[in-house]
This record gives sequence, structure tokens and C-alpha cells, in this order.
Amino acid sequence: MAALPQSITASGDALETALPGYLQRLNPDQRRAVEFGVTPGAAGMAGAPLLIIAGAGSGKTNTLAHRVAHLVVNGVDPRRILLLTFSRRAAAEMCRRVERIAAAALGPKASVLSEGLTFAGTFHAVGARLLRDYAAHIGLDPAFTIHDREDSADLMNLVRHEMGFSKTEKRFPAKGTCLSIYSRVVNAQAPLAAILASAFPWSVGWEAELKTLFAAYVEAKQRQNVLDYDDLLLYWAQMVGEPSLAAEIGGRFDHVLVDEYQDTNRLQASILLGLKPDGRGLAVVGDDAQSIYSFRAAEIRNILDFPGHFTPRAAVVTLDRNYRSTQPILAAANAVIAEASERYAKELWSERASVERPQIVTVRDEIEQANFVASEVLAAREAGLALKSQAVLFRASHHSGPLEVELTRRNIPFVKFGGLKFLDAAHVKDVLAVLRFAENPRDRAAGFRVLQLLPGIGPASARRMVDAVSAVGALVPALEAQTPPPRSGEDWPGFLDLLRRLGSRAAGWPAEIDQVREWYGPHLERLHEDAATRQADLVQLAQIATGYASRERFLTELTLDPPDATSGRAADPLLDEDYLILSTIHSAKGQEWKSVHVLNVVDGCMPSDLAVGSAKDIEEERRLLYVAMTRAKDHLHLIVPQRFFTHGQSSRGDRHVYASRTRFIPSPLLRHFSARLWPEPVESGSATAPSEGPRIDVRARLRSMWS
DNA sequence: CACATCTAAGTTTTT
DNA sequence: CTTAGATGTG
Repeated sequence: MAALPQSITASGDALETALPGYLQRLNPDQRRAVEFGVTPGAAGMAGAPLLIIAGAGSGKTNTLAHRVAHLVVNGVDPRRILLLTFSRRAAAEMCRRVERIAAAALGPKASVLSEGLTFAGTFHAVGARLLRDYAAHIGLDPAFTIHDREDSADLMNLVRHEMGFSKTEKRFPAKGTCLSIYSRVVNAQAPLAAILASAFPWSVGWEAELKTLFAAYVEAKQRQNVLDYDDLLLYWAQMVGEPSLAAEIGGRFDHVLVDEYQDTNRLQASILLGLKPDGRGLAVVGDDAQSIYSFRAAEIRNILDFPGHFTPRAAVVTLDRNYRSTQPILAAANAVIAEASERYAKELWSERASVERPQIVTVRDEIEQANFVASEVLAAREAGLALKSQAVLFRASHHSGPLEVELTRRNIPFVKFGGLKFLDAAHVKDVLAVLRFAENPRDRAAGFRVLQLLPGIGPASARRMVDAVSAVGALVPALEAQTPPPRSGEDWPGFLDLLRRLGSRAAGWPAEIDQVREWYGPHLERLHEDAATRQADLVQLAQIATGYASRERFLTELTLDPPDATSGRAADPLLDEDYLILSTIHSAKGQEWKSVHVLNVVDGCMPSDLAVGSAKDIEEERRLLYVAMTRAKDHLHLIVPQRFFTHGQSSRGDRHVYASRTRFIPSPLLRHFSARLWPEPVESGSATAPSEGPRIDVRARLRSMWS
């Protein structure tokens, strides 16, 4: 018996020295996750399914990247690896790391990687690619264009009007709500009635009407040869629901790896099962404690039930060593998530000792909150912490409003992630719509928008014209046959000329976008007062366009992976410039900073009072706070403003409500935090000048006596 | 039929 | 505070 441990040690040591360097840097659990099911020298022989439960900061991305690199080093063709990530940013980061690790291991041979991971991206982006490849097999025109959420809502609205639902006696759900309901039904793969009852109780009475509306919406999309986000998954799922196609497509990939599996929905799970019915070669990574996308029909049961889907069951590896945060930050985060009802039990641990507990900072209101954060961020920078290693996180995009004002006032550069996108701006959508209309003349939403840019053309004329285009099937000939309304007289020939040039593709890409900008310039001047700033956005759009190979790819990929940051700086972003990160908690997923400030840690914001419908909703809000807290490496501040000014009053009004600390940190948990009041109270008698304590707006109070 | 002006509603998180 | 719908005018 004594020989046994010794022999293990001996062979272990022998293995250790034989191991490539990149495996030596991993801890035992990570290495198990990397090596599981990989037989050296047997490329293409995929092993049993694997679930990696990777806690926050446990080196998840690194482990996944090592697994991919390990596969490649062992002879797997990178083009036969399918890597599904949550965002394109995550995919790009993964490719970068894989390349680095593999290059170190393979040396000059790493050039096999130059073609790299050709199938790495979001479910939606990969779906779009496969659909263009297999369009012929499933009766789809490969020239389809993709509608983003707003386009989809517009189309839904058009159908809603045509069916007379905008004139019902009782209010019919608005276009956005209709689309949300539809999307939810598709992604959750559940009956309409069930979705209405669970998520849209105020619309239950409209079930029959919604059903006919959705049927008409689907027909409209098909006539126009457009796909919405959900279609990319839906068509893909249908495709792999057909055994012969499933075998062909699944056979293209030896390994399928999925990141952030806790945020996939049932439709995505069905795609995976279609691709790899027996689970061989399938490896998914996630953390049930960080599931925060149920509004997108993410199904936490996907990850909880994953092992049982297969016989034999999938192997499970748990990574619970945290390399990111100090022990006190982790203790506080653990305490918050420990109150959750159901999860894979794991307690993260860290060796990073510190005496600094996370702070709960009480401030008077949102204005003081902005002041506090700005002061604190500057102080930290003076102490040697670059702005880029600090972040401010919040539940809803607009929570950062007052802070953005304060940062601008103090000349602190920042970049904001989440919330309103560059692409949502009207002028950007206009330019994109012109390109989309040229690409796919049947895309009515695009045509409808473009035509109304011309003076004298409103909804009625635009509809008549897109109808004509659909009937004729060709853009320019159909429009040439139209008599333009008198007032559009001067602009009409120029418009047709532009479409002709775009149709001929003579200028090539990206010159075409300049042609559109040139044509659009005068219209921009006419339609918007702040034409100059909007023009600057279009210059940026043209800049972005140079990064894409063709018009089709530009339109597709921009819709699927929109640039997700808006800049708070006037000048062009320079890569080496230092700036503070502002981000919604959702967009902060997977990232880390040395110092993190979380805004509005009060009931009503966290949990959001729009999300306290069910116990499930509240559990998700708890996980949201957990995600925010676990982004911090060294310093964590949770800020609690005591009162909020209500909206809908003049800027100097005094109407406000009082807020209290979030319910997710009840009193027993306070021992994990240090309490702080800001501004710090001034000791009485120590100051002769008026103190900096709370200021009151006497004039506002006097006014409010009469309002 | 297009367009200006007014009024009344809704307001999270994202591919 | 923003946007969708209603109403009125050219």
C-alpha cells in the first residue's frame, strides 16, 4: 500500500517535467478542465461532455483559452472548433489568448493558427454565418438582411397597424411589448399562454390577437427576406432538428465550447443538443451564481441540469479558487450570494489577504454621490491607480447621468458601456438604412425609412413606393416608374442616382458609404439642428466601415456586434489615453478592475422596483449585486444615497423620496463592510468658516411651501 | 397627403 | 425627459 502514493508521486513528477509550460501554470482543477477528454495525438477523437462550474475570478477565460490551445497543440484543426461566447469582445479576447498560449507551445509551427478560430463568436453571429452557408438547403435566400431590435419593433408596428390593433377600444400592447412577448415565446420555447401568464400578466387578455399578429409578423419577415435576432437561432435550431442536416453541420466541428452557459436559453440549448446529441466534444463553462439574463429568456436550468442530459452523465469540474479579489471582498460577496435559494454550492476562496473591508458609503443624494465618486477616483489616481483600472457600475444606464455631468465638469475622461448605442442615433440608422435598402430591396423597414428622408414624401407615399419595389422585385426600375410627389422634385433624381451607383457596386467598399454620406449631408442639415455633431458620428461610422471586407459583412456584423461604448470625451479616442470606465452591471460581465464603485445600492435600484414581480426576479437582482461586487480586485465601494429627487419637476424642484440600503445586505451582513459617511462630519468648534456639511436650498423650500 | 404643433403617456438589463 | 399619437393647417 505504501508503494501506491509513491508511484503516483513519481509518475506525477515525471509528468510534471514532461508537461508543456502552459499546463504547469494551471492549478489542479483548471488542469483537469483543460485536459479532460483530450487524448494526446488522437486529434478529432472527442471525449465525453464536460461542465465547468467556474466561480467569479477563478480564471475561467484563461482556463477556456488553455483548453482551446491544448486541443490545437494536440492536433485538432482550429477550423473544426466551434467557440460560442457571449459577446464578440469575449470571442476576440479568447482568440488572442489562444494564439499566445499556442504560439508559446508550438513555436514557429503556430502558423497553423494564422487562419485561427474561424468559428468563434456569439450564437447569433455564428448562426448568421451557417445560415448563409446552408441557405439553399432550407429554402432561404442567402441575401437576407438582419433587423436589429428597433427595426424589428418598427416592422411589428407596421403589421400591428395593418391588422387594426392600433385602434382597439382597450389599449393593445405597444410595439416593443409585442416584440418582447414574441421574442420570449421563441427563446423560451414555451406556449404563448404560459409566457403571458408568467411575464406579461397585463396582456393575457390579448392572447388570440397576439397569435394572429405574430403569424402576420412572421409572414412579413419572410416576404421581405429579413431575419430578426431570434430567427438566427430559430432557423439554426430548425436546421439541426433535421437529422441529416444536423449530422452534416455537427460533423464540421470536433469540439464545441460554450462560454457563459448560465445565460443561454432553451432555444440555444436545443441547438447544442442538435449539433452534438451524445454530448461528445461538448464543453460548457458557466457560473449559476452569475446568471443575470433571464429577461432574455436565459434558463438557469440549462446549467443546473446539463450533466443529466447525457448518458453517462457529463463530468463536472468546479473552479472555486478566486485569483481576483482580496479575501474581505470575497467574504462580503459570498455572504450576499449565500442568501440565495438554489445554486451549485460553492464558496469562493482567495489567498489575497487584506485588512481593507469593502465600504458602504452613505451620501445625501445622487449629486453628492457623483461628487464622492469623482473625488475618490481622482484621489486614487493621485495614489497611483490609473483611471482605466477603476470602474463605476450601476443597474440602469441612466443612473450614471449626474456622474457623467460631474466628470465632464472636472475634466475626467470616461468611456461608458451599455445603454444607448451609437447605432440607435437617428442619423446613423438613416445611413445604414440606405445601405440595407440597396442590399435587399425587399427590406421594407429600410425602404420606408429612407424614402421619408426626402422632402414631400411621408408615410403614405413611402408605403406606395416600397410596395412597388416589392412587386417589381428590383429597386431602381421600380422607383423610376414612380411619379415623385411635386415637393421632392429636386431631390428625386439625386436619390435615384445614388441608388443606381450603390446597385452597380462600382465604387466598391467602403467607398460606398462615402457616397451615401455625401448624398445624406444636405438632408441632415435640413432635418436636424445639431448637424455638425451628427456629421462627426457619420465620419466615425465611415471609419468603422473600413474594418469590414464588404457591404454585406459590414451590415451583418454591425447589427450583431454593435460598438458598445460611447465616449465621454470630445476628442477621438486614443488608445494610450487614460480614462475611467462607466458600465451597466450587465455589460461588466467577465471584467475586473482594481477599484470598483457601485452606484445606488438602494432598494428601488437594486433590486430595481421594475423587477420585483416574482421571487425569481428578486433572486436575479441579488445575483446582479453579486456580479458587481466580484468585479473588484482591491477596493470596493457600495454607495447608498439617502434620497432621490423625483422626475417630472423643474430642475430646482425639491420633491424627493427617501431610499434605504438594499435588502440584499441585511444588518447581520454589515460586519463584512465598513461604514462611511461622506462628506465626513466636521468636528464642532474645529472650524471657524461655515462647514462643508449638508447644504440646504432655502429658496426651494420656500417655493415648495406654495406648490 | 405632408408636416407642424400639441398632449399624453411610459421610462432596465442585450444579442 | 422622451416619444407616440391626435389634431389642425397648408
